[in-house]
Amino acid sequence: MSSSRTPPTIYDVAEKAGVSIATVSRMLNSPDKVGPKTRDRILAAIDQLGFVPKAEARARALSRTGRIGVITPFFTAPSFVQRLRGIASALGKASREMVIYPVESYSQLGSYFGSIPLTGNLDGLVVVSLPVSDIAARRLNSFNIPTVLIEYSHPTLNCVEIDDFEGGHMAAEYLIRKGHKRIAFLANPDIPEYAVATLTRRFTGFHQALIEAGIELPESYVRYASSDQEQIYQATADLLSQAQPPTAIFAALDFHAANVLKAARRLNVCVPDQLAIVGFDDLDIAEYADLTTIRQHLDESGRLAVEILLAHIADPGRPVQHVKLPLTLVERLTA
Amino acid sequence: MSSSRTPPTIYDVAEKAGVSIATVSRMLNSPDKVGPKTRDRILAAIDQLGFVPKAEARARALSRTGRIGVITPFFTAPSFVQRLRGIASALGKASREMVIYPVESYSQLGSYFGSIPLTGNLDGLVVVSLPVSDIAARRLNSFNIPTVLIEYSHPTLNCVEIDDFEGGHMAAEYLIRKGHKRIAFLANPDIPEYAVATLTRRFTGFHQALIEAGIELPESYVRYASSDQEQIYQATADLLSQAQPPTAIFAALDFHAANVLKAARRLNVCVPDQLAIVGFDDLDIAEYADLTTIRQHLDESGRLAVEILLAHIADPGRPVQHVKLPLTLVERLTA
DNA sequence: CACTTCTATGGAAGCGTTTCCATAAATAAA
DNA sequence: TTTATTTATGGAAACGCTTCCATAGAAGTG
Repeated sequence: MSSSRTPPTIYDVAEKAGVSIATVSRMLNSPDKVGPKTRDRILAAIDQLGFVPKAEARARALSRTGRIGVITPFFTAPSFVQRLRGIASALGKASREMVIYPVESYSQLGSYFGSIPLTGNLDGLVVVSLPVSDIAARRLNSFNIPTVLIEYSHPTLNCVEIDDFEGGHMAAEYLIRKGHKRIAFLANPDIPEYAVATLTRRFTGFHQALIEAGIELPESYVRYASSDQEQIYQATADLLSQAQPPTAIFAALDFHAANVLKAARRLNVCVPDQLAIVGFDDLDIAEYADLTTIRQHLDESGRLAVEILLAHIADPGRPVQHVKLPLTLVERLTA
Repeated sequence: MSSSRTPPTIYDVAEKAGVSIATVSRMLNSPDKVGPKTRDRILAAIDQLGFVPKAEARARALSRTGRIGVITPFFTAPSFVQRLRGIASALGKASREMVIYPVESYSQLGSYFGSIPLTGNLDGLVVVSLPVSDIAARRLNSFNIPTVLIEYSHPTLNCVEIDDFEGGHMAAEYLIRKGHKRIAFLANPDIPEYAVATLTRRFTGFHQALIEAGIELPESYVRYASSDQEQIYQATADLLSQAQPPTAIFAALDFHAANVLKAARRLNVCVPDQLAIVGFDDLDIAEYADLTTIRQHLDESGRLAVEILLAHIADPGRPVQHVKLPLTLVERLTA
């Protein structure tokens, strides 16, 4: 029966083994520097006591924590989760702990950047899909906190970027190649202030492709609807009830695309014959709905970010790295 | 321009303010015990230096960390995410950090229980939807790690349980009340070894309700299909191609329910007229698919777990608590 | 005004490790 | 054998903070 006392310390082990704490510590960190007999005795003591070195104490003495902070929007959206998954997996392999700092508001984000990096005693920081101000970046740099940004770019910090422009471009190109000339755009208007201008870039890329192909984009073809079934239905209905309705819709978010599809069904519009739909992100809902979409390698982005981060922790001198992750078009049934 | 030196310590502040470190510390932890003039001077010094107390050092001296560990299956499934969300939110409000330990395999789970509680120096632990062995429970208890289990029960640990039996029962009752007499059951067979026997309980409750209503459950009405669109389609098709096909299907997982719905469409079976479908969990996909389902208060479960945990951290003497969270039936379009 | 009670402060001991330095013992080289 | 190396070990400082204890001075009491 293990005692219900406080956990044993290195002193207990040392005493039990009849050596000094220094030797125990050495045994723990570089076993080959300890005599075999002593080693065995210490090992035995450790086992008997069920000793486990305390991370905090270790961290203080070592001045590194084995802990990586992850600042992320409140993770309800699957796309964040996917990224986190990638991060978690990579971190686990490197046997680092992951501390999550969910962000719910812009001011909270600010205060995080103010305090976390120092107070949290983290070895490094991953920031997911969140804008980083110059001030924050300067703080991070001046306190030497290795940092990697995902889906946002800052010149003085490492970044894993998504080529949203290219993604929008791809979507449009694909639709154009399929013969569409009347292509609409749908996205979320209420980008929370603290998030990233991703959608705008997707739109720009999309628009650019149309221009290159000499295709008009009437203002009435650009719609915004919040993440709400009914609103998206309304937007779709509006779009389709025009005199010259679009034959394709590029929804800059899978959630929207899925609901456009649903709306189309409700309106008895046949997909993809009468209406093609392309989404963005390749969430699980996209698979469920058989959505043609632009796939982001979400978990890959997380994994990559961690890799870069660890490299920079190991070698702080390393120059800032900016990586752009490629996108793929996943062809399913809606376009 | 902030210096790029190492972060200032309490000593720097003390020196700059011309006081002892004790006073600075006191000022930080109980400002009212420090004279107003001194306070101002210290405050000024802190501001100038941009001093932030280091968490590790603090933790060691305080022997608490402000950090809560969360052991959870690798969070890809939305239901886990929802729970985490609840946990994160509650933790944030209590200004505790959340350290995530994703579990990918059974052996990993074991080793976590072996090491995390001690090495991680956590104030407490939340275990999400994972079985805890007696050995692990004993460890946790003997090392005095306050712990709360979600969706699993152990006599010596705090638990937030889900009444899966009741959920299955509700689903069946609802269907029976709607006049169905031929009701099938569909679930996932490949419960990963490290997860919880949730589905079995859902089935038992379901079955019990049928028995109470004097309704037969032919063996051919009980199907298992892995989380794969095609398999679920196959299972559904099999189910419906029987001589006496069921008029309703209770899928113990929303994912399955959603895909049954999809299969029904493909098979030209009208839902809910020819086939009623009830799911379980109320994931976002359930809303998208307009699924009638049994709702778990997933984020509530997380929030509650944290509450219990914090209470037990504050007062370790408190007796073990077992809470059962209620379920609700959400009536949508599929049944 | 002498004496007690607070209050603000500093000194110093811990918290549990790591690690540098010194020393004693063991081994190798001469 | 004597001296030079190497190896195993212990002592002790350091990491940055909290907190107990002691003290000096301020405030309050009769």
